[in-house]
Amino acid sequence: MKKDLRIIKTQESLRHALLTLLKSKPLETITIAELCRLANINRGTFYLHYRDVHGVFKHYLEVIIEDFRQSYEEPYYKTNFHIQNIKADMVKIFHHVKKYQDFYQIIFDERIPMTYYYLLFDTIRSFMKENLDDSPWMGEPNIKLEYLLSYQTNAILGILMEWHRQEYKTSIQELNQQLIAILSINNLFTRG
Amino acid sequence: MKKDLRIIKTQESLRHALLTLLKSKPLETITIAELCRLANINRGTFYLHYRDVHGVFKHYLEVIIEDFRQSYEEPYYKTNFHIQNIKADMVKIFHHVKKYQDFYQIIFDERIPMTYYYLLFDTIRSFMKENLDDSPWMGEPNIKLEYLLSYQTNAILGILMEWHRQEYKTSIQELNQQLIAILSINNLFTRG
DNA sequence: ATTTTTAATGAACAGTTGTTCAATAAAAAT
DNA sequence: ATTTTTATTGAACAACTGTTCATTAAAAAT
Repeated sequence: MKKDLRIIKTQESLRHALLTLLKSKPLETITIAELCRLANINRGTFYLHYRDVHGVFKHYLEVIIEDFRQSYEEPYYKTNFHIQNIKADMVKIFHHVKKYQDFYQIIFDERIPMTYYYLLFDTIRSFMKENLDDSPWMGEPNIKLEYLLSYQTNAILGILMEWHRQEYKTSIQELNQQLIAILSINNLFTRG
Repeated sequence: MKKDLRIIKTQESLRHALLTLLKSKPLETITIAELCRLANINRGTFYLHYRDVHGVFKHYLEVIIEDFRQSYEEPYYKTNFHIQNIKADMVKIFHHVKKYQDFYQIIFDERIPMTYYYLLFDTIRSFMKENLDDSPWMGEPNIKLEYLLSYQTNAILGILMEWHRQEYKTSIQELNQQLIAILSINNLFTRG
């Protein structure tokens, strides 16, 4: 019932080769042919496992997302103040991105397809969804959760995008302060 | 000092051919070769004007963005209530996307590179930046505008993404109501 | 109207892509 | 240990890519 050893070997070779190539050239310039040459895998075999180079990369991303999920689920002391819980959650996100900075640099690259962005989006969005249950405005009748979730999720991704553009120079502490400041400013949003 | 007529003719042929092909197949599957065949342009000539098929598409997008800019700049009666001004601005964005729905369906496709997303992002972000001057929290000392702008811009793009995922079935009025509701909910954000 | 400049063409090249198929080799099942 | 199943290989194919270069044709400048 286990997976054929050859399959594992082939896929690992390809993934390893991709990592090696990524050290010297951008993802978008890596061809299937050169990947196979380096991995000592027949090019025909490649297509038995992946459709394109992105398929190989995506596998890595799935591992990273899994790690993300685990570190996010880790319990912490939840206060009754929603903003403090938010804060604790966001710190986790920032730490995760920092941890895999090399990958996120690729994901946010303008030549890369939206797939990866959406993968990250959906992950964070599912986190948000869980948190929503403990939130104070769950009673709101005339609000579609879908829009609220996508709004808030993508807002956070906006912070990450800006972080990326500033080449990850902003510290996590600083990032956190900014987020808090933004949230309290939006508090004034409707009054101004 | 004017541009050579041949250049204009060639580029127009290619753009027109792209539009035709887009009616029957997704952007990502259109090859340079077939585009040139349809446009009656030598493939070598193509490379004198564009690097890839996306280059041709991007030209269209630039025209669309220009139209966006113009419709956004149109004056309207600004109230003293920031949220009402926001509302009027957002309606413009929604209308624009609806107007060019066929294009935005492509731009938000997961196979498409992030470039287009960023182009839209930067456009909306520049609108936001203008508006920021009249906003009540400009005095805030310890906040970096860059992060605030990216946060708010991408939040709006989150709404657009959700709209896209729901196949643009939500009406603009409904969309607007949702946005207002979200903004007032975020008002509670820090208190909960 | 003629000359000059510049764009478009066609042909050719090595390399990549995606697919098929018979032959081989390696793992799994007995 | 032998058989059965399944993955990998290598070769071949047509089509696409990105580039070069001499030739042709069409605009622009005079």
